Amino acid sequence: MFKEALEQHYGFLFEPALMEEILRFGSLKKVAAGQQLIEIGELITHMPLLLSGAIKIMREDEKSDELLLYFIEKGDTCAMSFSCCMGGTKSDIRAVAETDAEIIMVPVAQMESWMGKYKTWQRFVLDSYQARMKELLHTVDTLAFLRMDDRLLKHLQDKAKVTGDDHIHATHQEIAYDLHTSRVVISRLLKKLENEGKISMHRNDITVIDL
Amino acid sequence: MFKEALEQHYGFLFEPALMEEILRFGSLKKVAAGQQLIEIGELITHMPLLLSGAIKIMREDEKSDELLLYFIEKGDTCAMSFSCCMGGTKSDIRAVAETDAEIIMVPVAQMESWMGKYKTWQRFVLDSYQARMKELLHTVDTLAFLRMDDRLLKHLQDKAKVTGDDHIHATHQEIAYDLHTSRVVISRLLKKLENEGKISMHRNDITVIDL
DNA sequence: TACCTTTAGTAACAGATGTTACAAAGCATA
DNA sequence: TATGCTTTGTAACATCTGTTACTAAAGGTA
Repeated sequence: MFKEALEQHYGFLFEPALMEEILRFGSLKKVAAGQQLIEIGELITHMPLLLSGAIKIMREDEKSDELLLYFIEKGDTCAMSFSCCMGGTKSDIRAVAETDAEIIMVPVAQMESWMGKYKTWQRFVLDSYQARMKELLHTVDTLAFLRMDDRLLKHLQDKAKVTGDDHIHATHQEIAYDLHTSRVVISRLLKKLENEGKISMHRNDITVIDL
Repeated sequence: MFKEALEQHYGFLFEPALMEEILRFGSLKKVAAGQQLIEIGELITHMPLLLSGAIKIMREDEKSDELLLYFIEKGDTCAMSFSCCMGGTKSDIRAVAETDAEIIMVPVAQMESWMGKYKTWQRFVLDSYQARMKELLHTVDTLAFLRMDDRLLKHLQDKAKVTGDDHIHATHQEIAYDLHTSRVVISRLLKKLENEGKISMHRNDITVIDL
């Protein structure tokens, strides 16, 4: 049972009666790193409550060009999925497990009534929206105000943070996809960062020194 | 009194008892184009309900570089202000009247109780968050996937739409501030758009042809 | 009209980023 | 070891965007 994990991460947030309901209706899902959780255009039927690990949220345009929006970590949820559920609309984003992760999946049917019944749930949903909004603003700042070298360094730091490991296991091509640029540009800038002493590099492995 | 205007724009949304409360506690504010409504870092005490006109929402970095995030039109509210109110946090954005506008200002004190009392208010707040989230995603798309010429054309079309006038009264410098670039770049690209037959230009006036 | 201020046009150049092409290194496996 | 695939390094070049400097046009006002 996932009762302990739930208690640990959400016990201080939700009132006992709500914890009961989550235990009753929710189901635990374990996913491996790299596994896709939500695809763009998909109908959302469950709201995820993250217990452990990290999820990366991606955006895509018509030409299938990708962009990493932000990471979600334990104790977070994807507020966008909430509004999708409620409105019966499709997902605007793709969610992919960045690390192995444990997630409680709460079916949409319950959530509407919880909004009226439990003040703590209402608070949680509103706080989640607020948090996601801040993340998106941060993403906008990054795109509008930073150049690629700073975006890259920030990305590496973020990745090191959510994985809890200063060794980043990724190819230059994969990083290029996240930042929506080309592999050559990433290789060039990584080499620059290495020369500046901010990272060290080996095949499939970048170590962030300047954290 | 602003009862009629309120009825017209929000009557179909809110239940009668809630409309009563809004009338009782809200106040009507008329602002002129260009007037600033909210400054970054300011404590939010009221939530705006837009009756007429348009508001532009701006973001700024440490170096005071600006960027237009999106416009808010009648029937909308600024969901971010809601979460700021509730959390007692400061504003992340600047709000400036794009046109003359009429706004109902609802003091924060009331809103928390409304969340529990009125399903329609709850719905409205959640929908607003959802709408603002979509706008922000759109902003991200624009920054990540479009080049400056397309961003400029889109900006002109947006401006024409919210003002309801295909004549845009703005200097190249003002447009440059909104898009976070330089005046010379805007002049260059506007000239290109004019040559392509998508706009026509006169001093302080750009007419959008390709809408 | 003459003068001044604001706004716009343009050239010339610098720097950042994207593209193409190819070489070299690392790693796995026959 | 020999072979082949993946990953990385690098050059050379194109394009987009930003910067500086100057000129020209438009409009207001004495």
